[in-house]
Amino acid sequence: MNLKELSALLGLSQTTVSRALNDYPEVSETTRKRVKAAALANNYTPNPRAKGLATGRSMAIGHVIPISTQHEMVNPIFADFIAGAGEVYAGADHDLLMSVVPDVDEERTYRNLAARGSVDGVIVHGPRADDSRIALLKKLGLPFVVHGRAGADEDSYSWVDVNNRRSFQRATEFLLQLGHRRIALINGLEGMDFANRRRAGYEAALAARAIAPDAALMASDEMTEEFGYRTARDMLARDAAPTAFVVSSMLTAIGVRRAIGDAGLCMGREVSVVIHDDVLSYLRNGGDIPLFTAVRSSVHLAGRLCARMLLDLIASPGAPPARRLLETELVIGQSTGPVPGPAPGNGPAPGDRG
Amino acid sequence: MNLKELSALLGLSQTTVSRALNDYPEVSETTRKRVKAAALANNYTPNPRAKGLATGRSMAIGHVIPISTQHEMVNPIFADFIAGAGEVYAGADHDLLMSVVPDVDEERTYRNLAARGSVDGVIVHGPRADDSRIALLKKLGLPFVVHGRAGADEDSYSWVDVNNRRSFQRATEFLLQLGHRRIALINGLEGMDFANRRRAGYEAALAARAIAPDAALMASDEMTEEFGYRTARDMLARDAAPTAFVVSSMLTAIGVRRAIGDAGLCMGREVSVVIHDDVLSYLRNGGDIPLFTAVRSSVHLAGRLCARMLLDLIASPGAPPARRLLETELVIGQSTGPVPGPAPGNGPAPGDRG
DNA sequence: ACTCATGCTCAAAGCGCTTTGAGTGCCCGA
DNA sequence: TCGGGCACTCAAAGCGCTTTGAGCATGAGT
Repeated sequence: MNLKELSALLGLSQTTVSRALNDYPEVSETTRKRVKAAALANNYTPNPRAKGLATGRSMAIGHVIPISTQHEMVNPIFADFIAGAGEVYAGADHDLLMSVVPDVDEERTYRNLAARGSVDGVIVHGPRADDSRIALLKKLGLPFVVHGRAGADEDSYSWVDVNNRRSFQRATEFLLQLGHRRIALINGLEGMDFANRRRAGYEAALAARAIAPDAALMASDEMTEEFGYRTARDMLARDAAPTAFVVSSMLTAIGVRRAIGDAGLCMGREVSVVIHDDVLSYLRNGGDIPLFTAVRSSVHLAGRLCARMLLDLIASPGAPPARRLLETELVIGQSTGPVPGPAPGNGPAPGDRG
Repeated sequence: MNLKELSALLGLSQTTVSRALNDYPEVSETTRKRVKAAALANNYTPNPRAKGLATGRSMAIGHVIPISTQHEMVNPIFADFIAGAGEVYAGADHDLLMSVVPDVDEERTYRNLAARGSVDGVIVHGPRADDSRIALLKKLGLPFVVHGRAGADEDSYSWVDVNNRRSFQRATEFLLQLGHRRIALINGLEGMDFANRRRAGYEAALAARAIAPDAALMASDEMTEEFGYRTARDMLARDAAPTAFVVSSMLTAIGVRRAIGDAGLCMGREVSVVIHDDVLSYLRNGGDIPLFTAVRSSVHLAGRLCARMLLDLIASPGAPPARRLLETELVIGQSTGPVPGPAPGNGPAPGDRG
């Protein structure tokens, strides 16, 4: 069933039917009702390709997922983010076009999307501190929203980000208040903007107590369980082992927990852990008392917000860039406690419970 | 740059240019070379919408991701699968169209994709034992490949699946050979085809030793860490606690491991665990000796195979359904060992070391 | 009665491509 | 010299939609 058939059926011109369906004011209410009813009855929906060809708009949003040649890693938060964004698209009658490309082809992919008008806008995933995509997209004139931020010039584009700096500052402070002094940071991949900000927050909290950051207690890599395990294991084997960890992801923290167990220690007693929790659907930090003490912000929500923001941006092209900074929530779980006391038995200062 | 401009530039008609680019035999080799060079130089690529409108083909593959109203869960294997499939699409110049829809709208979504020709084919994710999508897609005449299988009639459609039955039979047998007799099964969500087959394999292995399956040692649910933890904790607290677990996912097994640790036991000594390992990029069962003993099959590979199969199917519409059954690989890790000796309690025959 | 908004409807052009059916020029053999 | 293949090339139609610019009643104003 196409427009021509439908209008023949109704005894109207294609113009009128099209206008009726698209809520143009020129068509009478009676006609509109009749047309819409007929469309529904014959379950007619306009062909998006033809529509796109005629309007120049695609009603689709692009998500470009680079496959790195070095890190053959699909970002674990990706699924939840996409689910959030996808919900919004579905509600707004937009398609989600995904391109999985080797990272070397990424620029070409964006150029193509823009040149061919395959999408009305794109979401930029996983920005690095100096991300070239932002300048490129600006140049191409393709509307975009960044999930995260990239270094400088934050006011010149639209983004949705977690307040990573404050969040990690707070997490670190919490551990400091519990009496911990040797606090390790197990961070995300070097070069990622979020990892930089998290480190800055961590260092700021230490600086506020005049504690110099110790390079031996800071690690950065792809946030896998394995990375958490190895890193924590090695750090715990040191002479001046850390008594607490701040960890950038739940998955990594699971590895940290394993290392703590392997070392014969108990998480929440001898060693404390605070994590960043993305509230992934398949990795709930749940229970009555969450397993991990966490600074928490839902990535599913971030997906929704990004999508909504992008659609708004597309709808009003002249509008200035929008931004949204999400604060995290600090939830106390089982993984933190006062720093273990000096000699054989632990003796935290009374009242020092964070 | 569009076709008209390009042909004007070359002093040729649109027809010739189009044919040159699409490798029609009627155009001379000299002309073809010249045209292709010009296209490259002016980085011209045909507008996929216009192309689709003219040919009736979309050069896109659909992935419909249902968001369940009950289980608000994004399948954790999804990201890796998509990455695998996406690579193949990119190499074959196809787009990946994703629809995230409430499961109640799923049928409508498929009908729409088919009616509008938005995609040339779809991948069916997470088939349940009696999945209605297969009949629907057959009726709609939309090419499709199922990732997994759905109950009966396996020869009537195309699929890529792991040999779940044999895989779990083997995993269970391995534990039996180690002397374990009380073996628990922590499975995926009830109703999913793969969960049924895994249970069947598990039961077959037990039956071969004349062991009756114990309902109290079998659990089914969404495969989260939390589910693994709770289930294992409760089972280990029982009088006749299991000495081994067969677990349907690595994430769930991490929860099992936690429960084992909390119970003051050691995985690989007092309690053995065998998992199904999907080889997810962000959840490597790695190390020199893998953490978990596992039956292993890469879901990334499955994504590639599904995509390739679907593209082939689309290319030759008359072809009979294709299928591909992937065998798993049994890798020995640190999580399994002989059943603990008699002494205070249980008594396996000596020499029963698998 | 005539003009002029007003409200509704329409035919046709155009979006960028493929594909049909029709040339056009060239060379070969008769 | 001429007809007929052959190897290329082309103009134009059509894919299903939106949108422009125009047309046709109707009713109000003079």
